[in-house]
Amino acid sequence: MAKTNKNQDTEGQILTAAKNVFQKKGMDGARMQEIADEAGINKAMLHYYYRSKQLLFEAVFSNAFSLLAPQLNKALNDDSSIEDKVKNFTNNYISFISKHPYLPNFIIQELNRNPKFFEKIQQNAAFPTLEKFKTQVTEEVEKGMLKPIDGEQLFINIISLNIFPFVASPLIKGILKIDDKGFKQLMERRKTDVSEFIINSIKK
Amino acid sequence: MAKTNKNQDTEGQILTAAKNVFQKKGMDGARMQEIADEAGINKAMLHYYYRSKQLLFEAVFSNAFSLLAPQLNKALNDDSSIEDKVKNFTNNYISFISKHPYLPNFIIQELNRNPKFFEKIQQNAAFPTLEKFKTQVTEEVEKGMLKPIDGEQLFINIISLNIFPFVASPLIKGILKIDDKGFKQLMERRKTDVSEFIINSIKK
DNA sequence: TTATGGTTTAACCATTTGGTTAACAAAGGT
DNA sequence: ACCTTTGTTAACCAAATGGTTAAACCATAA
Repeated sequence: MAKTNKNQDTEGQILTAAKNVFQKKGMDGARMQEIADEAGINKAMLHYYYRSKQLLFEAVFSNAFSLLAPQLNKALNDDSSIEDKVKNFTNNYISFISKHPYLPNFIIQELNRNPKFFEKIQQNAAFPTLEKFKTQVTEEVEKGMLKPIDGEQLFINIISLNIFPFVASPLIKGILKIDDKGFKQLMERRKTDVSEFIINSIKK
Repeated sequence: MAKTNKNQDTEGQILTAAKNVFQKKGMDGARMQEIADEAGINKAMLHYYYRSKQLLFEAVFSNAFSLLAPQLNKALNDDSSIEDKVKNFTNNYISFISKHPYLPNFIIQELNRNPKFFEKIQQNAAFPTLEKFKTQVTEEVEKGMLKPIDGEQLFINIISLNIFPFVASPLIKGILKIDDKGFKQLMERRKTDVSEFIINSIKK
């Protein structure tokens, strides 16, 4: 829509501020005033552009999911072998998340809070689909390239190994007695360790 | 309801109600009135027994963590081999969580919200320690029982594979297009699949 | 029976919070 | 210039919310 903006892009500033606050504090913990402060504007502007907290939140959530979904989709549906998919996804995903540390926890938390969100984002064009990956796993198992494994279980294993450490980072830092720096190093090592771990398990 | 009993564990009723509400809605989303309603008592009683929302929440959180920590600790520090530890933990943990589905997400979410909680629960007697597990992994690697692997990474892998599917269950249900029943069946299969997957990867 | 002390309740309070309003400022078009 | 549309602000509002209070309740000891 062609709004004649005095200020360059207030709508975008709001979205950025809302992203920061919502991802850090969640829907319930976030305050409209804090978002306005972070954006450096009046609170009424939030309602002018997004009508309600709920709608602003949905815009942020939708944006976040649109950032994450293609990562998954690309990794699942390109033309490489399962082995290469594992390697590429592990490497790329850990790099990606290091740049967006709040993202996975935000998505997971809010999906738990309100599973109805799923229906909304399932219409998202880039919503990840598992069909190709599953048939590919079956094929490679039949060809003898992989040990017998169910595609769904393998998929769960891959995302668990890659995503969970970021979601549970406070717990892991506590048990391993490491700080932010140590955690980063650990995740860096996982870029290779995790794919080795998976490949070791499934390759014949 | 029989009001004739004087303090027949009102405190416990409150704690149970608070657990239900906090685990479902989180600290920020929970309402004191809802906890009171769920406990079937007056809102003022919450403050009479626990002084504030914060303190009531901490009681619930501490309780939850005390339920989860021994599971981890027992699995890490008994005298069985790494292979048996993987098998036992995977089997036991998935059974345990099926009975407490909100637990892992609750712990993880609130630890992310306020990392300072960690200091409080670290004093917990049963707080999981990794020392024995790490030296045991090193030993078994040296003896040639296991392929070379870092104990910390193996630990992260084990808990990721076991915990993440429960934390991300809405996401997994969505992508795999399954309902609650299908999810339960999937997790049931994981009791053996996950330990096989891990053992496959690390056993020489 | 009555005094006592912990327990329970209804009513109340101060503050926070999402949301609205009305007036004002800045462009854009004619 | 003038009017219309869009953008922005300060002040305001009603509802919700965590927390408090003062009185009532009730089992038990004296």
